[in-house]
Amino acid sequence: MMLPHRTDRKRLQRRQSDRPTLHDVAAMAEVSTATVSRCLNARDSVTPELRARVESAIVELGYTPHGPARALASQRARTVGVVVPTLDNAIFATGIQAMQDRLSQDDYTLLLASSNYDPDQERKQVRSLIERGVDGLMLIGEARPADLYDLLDQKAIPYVNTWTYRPDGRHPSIGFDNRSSARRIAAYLIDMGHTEIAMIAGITDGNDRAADRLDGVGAGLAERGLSLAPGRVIECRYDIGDGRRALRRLMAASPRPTAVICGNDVLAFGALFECHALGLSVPGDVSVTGFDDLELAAELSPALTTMHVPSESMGRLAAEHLLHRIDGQPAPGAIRLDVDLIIRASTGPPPR
Amino acid sequence: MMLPHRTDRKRLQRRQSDRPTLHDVAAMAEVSTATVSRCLNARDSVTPELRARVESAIVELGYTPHGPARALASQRARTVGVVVPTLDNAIFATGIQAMQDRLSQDDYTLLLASSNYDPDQERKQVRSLIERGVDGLMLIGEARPADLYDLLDQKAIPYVNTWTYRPDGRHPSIGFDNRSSARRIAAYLIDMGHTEIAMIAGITDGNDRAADRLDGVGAGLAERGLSLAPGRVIECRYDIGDGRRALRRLMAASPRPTAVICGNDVLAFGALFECHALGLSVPGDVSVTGFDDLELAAELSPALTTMHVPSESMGRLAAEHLLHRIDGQPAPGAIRLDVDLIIRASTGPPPR
DNA sequence: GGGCGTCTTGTAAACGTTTACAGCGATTTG
DNA sequence: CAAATCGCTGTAAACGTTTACAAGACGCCC
Repeated sequence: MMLPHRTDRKRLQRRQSDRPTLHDVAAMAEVSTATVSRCLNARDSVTPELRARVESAIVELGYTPHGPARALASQRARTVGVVVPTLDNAIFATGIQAMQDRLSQDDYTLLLASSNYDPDQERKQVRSLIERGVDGLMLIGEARPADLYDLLDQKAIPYVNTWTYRPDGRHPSIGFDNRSSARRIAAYLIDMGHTEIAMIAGITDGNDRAADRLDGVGAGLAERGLSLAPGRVIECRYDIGDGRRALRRLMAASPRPTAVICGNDVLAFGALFECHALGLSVPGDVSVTGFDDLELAAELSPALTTMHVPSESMGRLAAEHLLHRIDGQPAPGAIRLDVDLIIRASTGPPPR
Repeated sequence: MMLPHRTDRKRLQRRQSDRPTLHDVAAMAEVSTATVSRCLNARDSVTPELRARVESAIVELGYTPHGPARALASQRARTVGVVVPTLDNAIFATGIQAMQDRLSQDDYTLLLASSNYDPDQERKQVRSLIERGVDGLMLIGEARPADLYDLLDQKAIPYVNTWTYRPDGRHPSIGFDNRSSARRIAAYLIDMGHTEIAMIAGITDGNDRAADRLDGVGAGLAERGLSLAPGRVIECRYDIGDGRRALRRLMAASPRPTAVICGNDVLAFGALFECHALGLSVPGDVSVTGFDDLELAAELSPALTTMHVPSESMGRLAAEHLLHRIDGQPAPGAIRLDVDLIIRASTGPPPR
């Protein structure tokens, strides 16, 4: 019925082990490659009878579509990339999982890379993901070198910043307001009577979330006529040991703070452990707060007062945002999600 | 000097926003596409003078290679995939980071997906990664449906199992012996005088690591004439709440166990917290052990006695294994790495 | 000085898909 | 009943690279 194509003849000469291709499927089902392709992509534009033939050929040959070839021909990889600062922190895991779940509904795949909180690595990872042909990109936070944004714009790749909310910025964002959340924590402590307040912040350089949280605490204090003295702020990386060391330094000062606001839960865990080691009672001698609401926060004793962040919604909404943009729709405005202050046992009135 | 190709003419008609291609670079540098390609891939086979022309054209145009096209033409994506059971557990993060670091030295990219401990999802993720054209695959553990291995074999994709050591298996593995490690923990507790030993294990169904650890504890006890009574084993998922519930159930029995071996650190954390909630002293009333040695294990009080696993080496070696295999070298034998029993404060002699 | 490697470059054919376009019955419409 | 429309299918040209092969330049040896 159909004469062999030139390519069919060639195919016969190829090594046995080679993956079957669309041509092989088409040959076996006795249809054209276009029809097979349509079965794969737009199922309902093919007669049921042909479709059945094609599908059984696919099964029989164990055919798997070749992604790069599809991506090349269709100029779309059905893939979105995510670059997170770290994989260590379980907090990103929830959001990524939610995003992956949402994407897979539309047959998209999630590609994940991590930057170690290093702008150079982030640029490298983004560049690499773009080269792999991702159709969209989710990033964490907003602060990054302008040239990275330029790259994204030049390649016209839809992207969205998460874990931050910037209604004014030039970049789409889906997240929460780190600054006002932090202010809320400060206000809560002040309302409980604290006046000697310190903060253990993440490194603010190149990290707008850490910077916003620090700034928010400062603003919260200022509103009530207090201020964050320089010696009362320690910036450090995000691990438990750093939190411990920071707390020890803060407690060496006099007068001692009666409340320590931590930039995230991991730092707060460190602070809590160090209080224990120093024989300080929490919240009797000092109140401690976190940020993120990791699973562990509720389990420690005392359980940690912290800010619950909507990581699942962020992941899901980021996925939908990108899917829409890839579909050609314009970027909607920034989306602001709510956070909840979860009051547990690590905070209380200051000692008298 | 060179007449415009047909494709060059066409290129002129294209939209401005389109990414520059190899043709554009070649045209600007006044060389052939082959030369540009060689500059990208085999730098030293091109005259320095031409290379300079090409490189400046690349910079000027902001050219980025198109990964899918490269992958299609070269039949190699310079990408390896990893499917982890979960992103929640920081323990995989270290290994993945190490792997990514090693891969990037060879200009390979790591693609990460997670399966939620679900064989179906794992199959889906593996299939998806294969479709994306990964050159190799790292998997966690060995237990998975035969058809998944068949798929891998059929597509001739190099893969390596990690977090497990199977010298006898038909699959390459890089990891440690879960069974003998667990036996070591049991032996340690028995040597300290414990006879009433219980275990909180992970779900063993479809998880050879959890099964090996459970089996190893059983073997360790049997060697000393003890045994793990059915009521003394609880299988549960891997989160803190599960660990807490399991410990409570174990402690409701009589006689109460004097030592509880946990299948991993997260379960041990739960056990520790629940002991605290129940007013049980650790290790006074009951000893608790973990497995993995997460950062937190050393920080809790009491600090957790646990098995330190070589996650960084596993990641790095898995990367090298795959790189070699992709390079055409045959699969070497299984690699066995050492684990260390880290004795901390959560274990001691049984109460009298 | 002619023959012969060696080294560099260009030409053009893959790589495995998607998709615009054309063709062709079958169905609807006037 | 002819014309127009519609739905399905096949043909073949992309998509942006890599790479086998050929061609040319150059140096070397005898």
